Amino acid sequence: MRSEDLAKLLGLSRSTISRVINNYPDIPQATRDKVWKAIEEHNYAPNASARNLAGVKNKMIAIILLDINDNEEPHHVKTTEDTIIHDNPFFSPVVNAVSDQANKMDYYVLVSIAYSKKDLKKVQNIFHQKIIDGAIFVGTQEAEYELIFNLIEQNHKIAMIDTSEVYNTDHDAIYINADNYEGSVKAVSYLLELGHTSLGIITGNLKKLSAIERLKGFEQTLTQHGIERHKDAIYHGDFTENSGYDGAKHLLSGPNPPTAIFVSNDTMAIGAYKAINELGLRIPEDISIIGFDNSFFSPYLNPALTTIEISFSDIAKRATTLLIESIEQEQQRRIVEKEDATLIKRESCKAIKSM
Amino acid sequence: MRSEDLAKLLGLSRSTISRVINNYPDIPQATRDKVWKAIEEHNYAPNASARNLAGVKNKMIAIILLDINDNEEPHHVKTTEDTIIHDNPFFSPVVNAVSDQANKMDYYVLVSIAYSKKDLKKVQNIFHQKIIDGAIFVGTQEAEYELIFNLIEQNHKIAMIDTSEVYNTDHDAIYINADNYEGSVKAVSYLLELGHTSLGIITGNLKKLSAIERLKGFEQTLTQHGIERHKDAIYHGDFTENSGYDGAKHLLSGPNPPTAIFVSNDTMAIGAYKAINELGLRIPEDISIIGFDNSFFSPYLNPALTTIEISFSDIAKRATTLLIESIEQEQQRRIVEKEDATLIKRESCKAIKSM
DNA sequence: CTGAAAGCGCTTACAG
DNA sequence: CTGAAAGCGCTTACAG
Repeated sequence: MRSEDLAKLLGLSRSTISRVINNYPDIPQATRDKVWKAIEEHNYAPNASARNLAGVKNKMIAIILLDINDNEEPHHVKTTEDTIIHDNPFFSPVVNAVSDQANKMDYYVLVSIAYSKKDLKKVQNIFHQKIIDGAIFVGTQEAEYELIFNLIEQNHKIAMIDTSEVYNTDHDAIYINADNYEGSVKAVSYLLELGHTSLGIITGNLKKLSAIERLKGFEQTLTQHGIERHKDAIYHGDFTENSGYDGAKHLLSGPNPPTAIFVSNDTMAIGAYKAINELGLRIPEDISIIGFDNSFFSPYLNPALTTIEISFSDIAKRATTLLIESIEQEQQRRIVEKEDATLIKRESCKAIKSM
Repeated sequence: MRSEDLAKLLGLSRSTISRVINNYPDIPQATRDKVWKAIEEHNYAPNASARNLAGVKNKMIAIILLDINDNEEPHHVKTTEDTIIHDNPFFSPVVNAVSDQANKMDYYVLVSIAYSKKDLKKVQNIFHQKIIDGAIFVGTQEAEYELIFNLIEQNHKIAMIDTSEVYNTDHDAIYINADNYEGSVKAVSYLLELGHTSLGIITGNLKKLSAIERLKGFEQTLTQHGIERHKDAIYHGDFTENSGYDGAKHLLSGPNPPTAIFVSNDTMAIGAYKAINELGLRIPEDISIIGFDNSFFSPYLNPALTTIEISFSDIAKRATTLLIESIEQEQQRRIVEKEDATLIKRESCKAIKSM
């Protein structure tokens, strides 16, 4: 059914049908009602391509998940190709939240996952073909910046999630990230509140901004509280389970074993749990552990892991809102925001007698 | 940049540009090369809406996740609105696999999550507006069948995942599900191989086909092996953690406690673990536990849960392939398939001395 | 208030 | 082999 058909049926012109659909003023209520009724009855919906070609916005955004393998070790555990994204703890909440928010703002969502540089061309095409009005990039790495900056120059609207180190670019865009520093401060403060004064940290891969900021939060909080640290209270991990295992073994076998360890992500906490088990120690009786990320598995660890939650939902929601605003205002906004990180108390931390 | 611009640049007509893009025969290689070179250089890509309006297929499918609350208790744990889909163990693998497979077949993927009946209208619109060529529905319930059947009658191409009880409809469609019966047979057979002869089962909600088939597999396998069962070896659960807890308590406090329990999903296994802990029993030394689903948390339980894996990836991939084939052949296929369920051996089952 | 007509950017018979 | 032209189904100035 085309608008022409509907028009004939009602003895009107396509113009009028179009006007009521697009909510033009100066149409008598009676006509309006008649048209809407016929639309409902005949399940008419204007052809999206025709509308689009005639100048109406598509109202479609893309969420583009970048998971392109260069030589870097991945942040999250990966096994077969199938599970790459599945194992990525933010895939589900991000896609879900973007979809949800876009839906509320009356936009459609295209999902595109790029595994290879070849896929990047397809991503580019989505823009050039005018399929979408804008996109949210997730997990961008340096190799992809050029593409993105080109897109911005071509006046496409862009938001980025979980993308670091580009704040100082001269390309306006929306950058939404978690507040890693603040989350780290919360973790350490909590440990201090519980009475711990001997703290260790297993860091993430210090090439990543998130790892750096988490370490910075740890160090500065201790300094602020006048707590001295042993040099060997810092173990340089890399966000993997294995390095968590090694880190815990190392920290707990030293001369001054800490009473609490801040593990820079939950994946490493799994390794730390194993190591601690093997050492015959108990969590939290002998050693308190706090993680970071509130990964999906953290409530199921034994004991349930106390950790810092980063709400990827909130981040995704915020990025979506700002992106769509940029689209509607036809002006790319420049926004750099960090979203709150929250302490999630579970069972892996214990108060210590203050002596 | 429009095809007209490119044509002028090259001293050709739009027709020729179009012909090389659409791979028409009878074009000299020289022309072809020249055009492609210019396309690359100028980042030209044909406007998708214009193409579509001119009759070329969109090459876009939708994945429609139905999570509409009627009065039914949900299969999976749900908390706040944000986490509804996030907690759904198949969201991520399904979206990922559909996207991946569609990408390989050169299709785009629209994601749509419907929480309410109101959202269903939007779903309908995606079809009527001709935005997509077909769709995969996930988790359809009875209330949505009418909509789907209407769509099929209107000649839209449809596949369904995780949708039961509609096999005997007269509407052709693609139905892809897990083989619950076979998975159950594998679970029980494994337990028998380990030497267990006294088995208990905690069933799922027996209104659901999956629960029924899992129970049927349990019963028939035992019968085939000539193993008698006590009536009280069957506990009627409902797929929730609590019912797993109650079930384990019930089965293990009876007069003839089993040496192994087949728990009809992993969520209930969490409850069973708790109960067993409280009873002072150890897994697997005192009691073997096998789950179903291979939910994301099952490797992290302590001990890691042996379970039956349903590959939502495979299911999604298969559905995507068949859907796109239906689209390209312009004929809705009728296909009913069950995908393999696989035993995942971990640490919650132990061999028993044969006396 | 409303219709006739141009135009959006392609594709594809139709000619040549 | 290739161009001119019709047509896809809308929207929106332009008239009236």
